[in-house]
Amino acid sequence: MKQPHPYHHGNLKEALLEAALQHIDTAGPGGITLREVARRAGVSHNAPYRHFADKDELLAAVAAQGFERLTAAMNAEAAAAGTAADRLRLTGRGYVGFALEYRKHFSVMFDRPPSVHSYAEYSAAAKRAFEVLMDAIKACQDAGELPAGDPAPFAFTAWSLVHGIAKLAIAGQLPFRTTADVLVFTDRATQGLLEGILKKPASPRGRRLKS
Amino acid sequence: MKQPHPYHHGNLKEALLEAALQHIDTAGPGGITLREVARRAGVSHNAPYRHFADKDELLAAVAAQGFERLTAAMNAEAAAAGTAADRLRLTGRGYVGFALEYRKHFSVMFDRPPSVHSYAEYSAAAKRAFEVLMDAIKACQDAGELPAGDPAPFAFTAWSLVHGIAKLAIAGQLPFRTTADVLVFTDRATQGLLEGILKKPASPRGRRLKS
DNA sequence: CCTCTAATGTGGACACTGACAACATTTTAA
DNA sequence: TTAAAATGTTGTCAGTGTCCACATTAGAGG
Repeated sequence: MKQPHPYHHGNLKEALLEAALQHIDTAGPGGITLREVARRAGVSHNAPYRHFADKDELLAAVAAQGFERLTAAMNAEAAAAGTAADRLRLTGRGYVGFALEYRKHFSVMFDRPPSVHSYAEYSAAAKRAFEVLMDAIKACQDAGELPAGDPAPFAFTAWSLVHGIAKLAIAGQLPFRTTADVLVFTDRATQGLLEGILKKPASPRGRRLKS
Repeated sequence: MKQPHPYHHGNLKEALLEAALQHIDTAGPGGITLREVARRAGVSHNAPYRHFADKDELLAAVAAQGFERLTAAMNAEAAAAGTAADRLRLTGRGYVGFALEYRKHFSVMFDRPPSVHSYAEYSAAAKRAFEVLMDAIKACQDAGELPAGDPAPFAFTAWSLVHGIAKLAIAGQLPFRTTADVLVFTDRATQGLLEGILKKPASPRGRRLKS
């Protein structure tokens, strides 16, 4: 028989994260509250402080989880890709799709002061997500769909484009009603960008390696 | 002689907005508080409720002011433009420059639930800012730098790109240390996008030179 | 010039929050 | 076995958004 309230929870940290994750997409980033999370985990309002220094650290952990899921979402979407260019396009599509499906979570991932980067978990998870994009870019380079050289500038440009689409769509600034419409727009935009930075015969202004 | 405390302030609404605007870029969007704003305006904690239904409405007004300033910033930057393409590039540069200089204010403008659009002031100001971009796009079309047709898709794509750059840079996700570096990156990215969209309709038939 | 009402500002209250301190219980390692 | 470290709890505090009742003033209609 198990008592309803063992004094020590077992692994409260995970339970708190879980509670926060379940709460986040209904309560919103501002609506998430340490005390509510504690309540949902069935502990006192101060228990979380044994596992997270403060609210910021909890939110950083939530954000890190978001990056893990984003990574998975992009990989899943890109799995069906044929060409390298297709893979890049689908990766972007996965990005925007995730952002629109989990808007609040997405917001917690990005709408924080840059100090979040001091949380190792956060930085690591964010980096892993970025690597998905980088790999897609590199594949395009290998396939000759993009000029050789440092892939980072391409990656950051592509990231900026899809991130902007996601953010503006979430903010209701784009004239699309459904997620499907946004995704169609995303496809066209990334397509346009790709053709723009497509390898050119002899452009004097080509992108070059910079130290 | 003027008494220090006339019971009626005169135009408290503007004073409150002013106080909020002065506060916003040091306190941050989350740090802005109705009570603090009231304090700064020298009135009781409840006075703001005679002029704003709730905190959301105050923030919507602050955001609207932000769009006015953004509009001015883009126009100022683009004033020095030579060609139409240059004008578009400078408009984007003005956008990112504004976002980086007034990060917190920028955040209030965009990191709100879509319900902000129900505040007429907000929507109107946001639309005016968007028109600056639309006009630059149209000028490019008139100059043959962009294909004719509905300018909106081009505008939303360009907006997404610069918005993404601004957001990611503010979040500390881009590997640039100074604002100047971000602006250089912005120039290159918009350049790439423009060239991409340019070639879209037809490379063999793209006849836009006409003496 | 006088009211009388609407506009505007005030003080008090309530429920809620993040955070701290002091205390209680349990685990674990010496 | 026992002392120390981990983990949870209750109590408390200042600060917040918002509601309510009340005070003061301005301005319109007589």
